[in-house]
Amino acid sequence: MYQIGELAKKLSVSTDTLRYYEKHGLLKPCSRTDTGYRLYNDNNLRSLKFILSAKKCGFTLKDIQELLSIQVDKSNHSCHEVKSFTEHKLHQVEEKISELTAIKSSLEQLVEACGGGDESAADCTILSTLEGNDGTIN
Amino acid sequence: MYQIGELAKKLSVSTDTLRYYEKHGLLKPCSRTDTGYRLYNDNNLRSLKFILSAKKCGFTLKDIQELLSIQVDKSNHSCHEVKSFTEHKLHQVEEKISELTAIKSSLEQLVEACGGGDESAADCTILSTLEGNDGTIN
DNA sequence: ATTGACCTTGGTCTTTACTCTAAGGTGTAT
DNA sequence: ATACACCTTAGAGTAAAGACCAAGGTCAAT
Repeated sequence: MYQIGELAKKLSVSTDTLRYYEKHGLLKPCSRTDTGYRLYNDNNLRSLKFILSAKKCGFTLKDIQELLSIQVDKSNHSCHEVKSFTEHKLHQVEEKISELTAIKSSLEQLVEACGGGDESAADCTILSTLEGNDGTIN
Repeated sequence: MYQIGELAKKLSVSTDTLRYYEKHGLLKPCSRTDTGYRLYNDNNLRSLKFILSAKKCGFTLKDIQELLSIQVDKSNHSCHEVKSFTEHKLHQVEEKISELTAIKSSLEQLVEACGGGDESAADCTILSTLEGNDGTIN
């Protein structure tokens, strides 16, 4: 059994974070002391590891709530369901990447076209492109 | 001279957005009518275009504030300054992309390893990976 | 004179995932 | 007994970029 501070240290999160997870239905301590201190067991530890790995994989806390509700009642959910969920997430991530990639290439164009010398910015191609005096972007 | 609604329609933003930009020092209408209506001129129109192109390029509004302060006083800033600023932004975007790419490959691993059949999720490899019963990720 | 479209301000709400603060109780060591 | 680290709660604050709402003023046309 761990107190909140021990569990927090074990997996390098803050106690605030653990209380936040509890409040949002992600991780409920298995019991409390007479004086109200939260107590966590090894199941709680495993759940927290689950939450942290899922976060690393790009799931939001809301996603993780859903995953946990499937996980605690695995037999009433299909493998297919979990896979679809994951694929959906993958698509979201891919979309964000392609948005950012478009942004990246705009920025690269700006950087490449710019001499970047010590002269005044009056003729800076980056500024003039953004001003729209030039059709390069848009 | 445009009223706020006309300018908004011209560049497809909301009037709320224009008031927001004003409040945050990005776009000040050149004047007001006697009755307090905001009035914008063609310079304002150009500024707004600048803001919107910069946004498209991935600059935040805070970045854009800085770019605008350079732009209105070009002669006292160097081209080099603008280019560095842009390069810095580019690096940030690249970093985000690589984070997301790492996440993407984690998700791909999960998806690939999972059969995704209609059977119960009890043996779903996605769940067991997240539970850490398996060293694939982490 | 009244509709309807436009404008004003000031304010709250949204999303995500915490972080921090205040005011106080608990546990242990000296 | 008192210092110190730990814990509790409720509630507010943060970033980003607006969206939305209420109560009311304005303007043009009918």
